[in-house]
Amino acid sequence: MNPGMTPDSKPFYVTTAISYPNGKPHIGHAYEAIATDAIARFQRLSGRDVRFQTGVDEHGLKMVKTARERGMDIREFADEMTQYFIDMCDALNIDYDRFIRTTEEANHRAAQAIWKRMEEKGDLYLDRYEGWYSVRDEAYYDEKELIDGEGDEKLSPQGTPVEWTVEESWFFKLSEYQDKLLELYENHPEFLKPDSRRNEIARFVEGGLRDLSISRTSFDWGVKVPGDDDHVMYVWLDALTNYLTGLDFPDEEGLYARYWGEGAESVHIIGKDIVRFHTVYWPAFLISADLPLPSRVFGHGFLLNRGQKESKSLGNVTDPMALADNFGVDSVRYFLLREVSFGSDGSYSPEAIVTRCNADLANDLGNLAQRTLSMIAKNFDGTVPDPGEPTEADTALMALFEAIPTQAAGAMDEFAIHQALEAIWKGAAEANLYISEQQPWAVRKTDPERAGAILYRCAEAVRQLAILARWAIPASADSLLDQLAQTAEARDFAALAKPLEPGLTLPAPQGVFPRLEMPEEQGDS
RNA sequence: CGCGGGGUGGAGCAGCCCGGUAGCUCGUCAGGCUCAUAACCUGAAGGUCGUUGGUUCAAAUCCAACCCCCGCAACCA
Repeated sequence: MNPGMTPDSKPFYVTTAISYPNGKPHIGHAYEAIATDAIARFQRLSGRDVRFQTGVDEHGLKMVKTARERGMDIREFADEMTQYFIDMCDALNIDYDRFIRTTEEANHRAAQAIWKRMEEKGDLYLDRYEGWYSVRDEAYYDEKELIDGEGDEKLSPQGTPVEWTVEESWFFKLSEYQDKLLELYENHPEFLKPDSRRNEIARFVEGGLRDLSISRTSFDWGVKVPGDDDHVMYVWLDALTNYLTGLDFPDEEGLYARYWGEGAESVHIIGKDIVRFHTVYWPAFLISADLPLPSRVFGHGFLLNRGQKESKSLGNVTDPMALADNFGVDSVRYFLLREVSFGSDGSYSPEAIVTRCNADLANDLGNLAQRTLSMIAKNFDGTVPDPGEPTEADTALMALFEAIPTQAAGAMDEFAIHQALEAIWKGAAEANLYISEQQPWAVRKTDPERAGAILYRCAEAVRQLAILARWAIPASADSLLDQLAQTAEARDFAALAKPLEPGLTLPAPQGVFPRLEMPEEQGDS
């Protein structure tokens, strides 16, 4: 918990889910990366010891199959696809500390270490798995889930062919963890948010858990089961392990102790579709292995393209890189963070991006900076004027700004990213109102000193807003701070308390947030 | 009777848990200002809060039934 801006002493470890790179990154990957990056940056700005990890999950049959379809070597394919994800992070200004690949030797070692600990606990056993298996879906289905195909044929719910398959498999005694998991949800409601997801999961677990098949023999693209080379681990087992691998587990000193040990706070930001894996399987694995659990898991919603789910068949898949090219990285970041209520599904469209960014970035914040800085440039030789004695209006404005950090931190504590931005942008609106009422352009003619004081307050407001928004729109905020001649050290939340220095010489002002225009009609971008 | 989410002025949402003047953003209309990125500020119009019934002095908010939309249903952010 971090109410107010006092740096929280707890180290903060935050992760995205690792993406499955059997296709290029889509808007959902970008969304999660941006949101998690924003959370990480916010904590860093508030002075916390932060580690942020993202990456890719390269194992699993689907990767093998996609590579085969393309006639590529699986490793080559994985390398190529993974690079797209790294490129996306770079393009979107995702400031991770570690980009992990589950194919890394380190991840194999970590997964095997966890496996052994679960085995020593007596939670693993060898048995046979049989059922209706769809090779295409890489999944077993329940008899009652199947649908009828042509003639006697049975099809999976996705319409793919299934066949009765018997496979030797290792099992994890998930069924024995039902009570412990329910206790976890009950005693630590913060473990899984939003509440609606926790209710869903709790109900699922109450319905009873079956032991989980955690190895496969049908292919070998994965982590070998210790002592049983014919088996590779179920993809989710080594995938979830990535969170520890990135902390050098099984080495329990160093990073692991710092970010996963006692006194650390660890947070997984994931999509709502994989909440089950992170809040049922993952804690069960960890309890079995006698390892600490993550502090919190947050399941965010999906992005809908004009209210519709994106899919290849609908042909409405959005390339996040194209969006960034069209509108700018910070515009896309801001839009996604502000427009979507974090935790719920959200909708986006080019119109919505243009509207939102023009209103908030160009009109509110950008224009505030522009009118302030250009008046200082024209009337005060580009030198920060003296603040003078604050009037009542000045004090009111300052008081409002002093409240923002606490509000933003409170919202971010609950991952209410959109609310944090809303609180910050109230400041921009308030500053615009202040400048309108104070009319420095008129006051200047009779009382230049007071005009300077007014502009000082405005410039200070811009400085604070830029610092407060830096986690959401890093490049643009830095550009604003450049224009205020702020050093690199004076850009975190601690610097909010150190007001702008009168007499400082400012560079010539330039627009930071150009107004966006709708892209050309034709072609879906 | 599978599970969950949702139906609030033209659009998108908040409010619902802890009943008591229906709020925000965009859009529309009128006005102000002119420092600024056709921006900023002020005001106005516009909603029987999905339907029906119930509880209550009082319901968007609680209860019941129903209608409609959207996801999920053990491996797709």
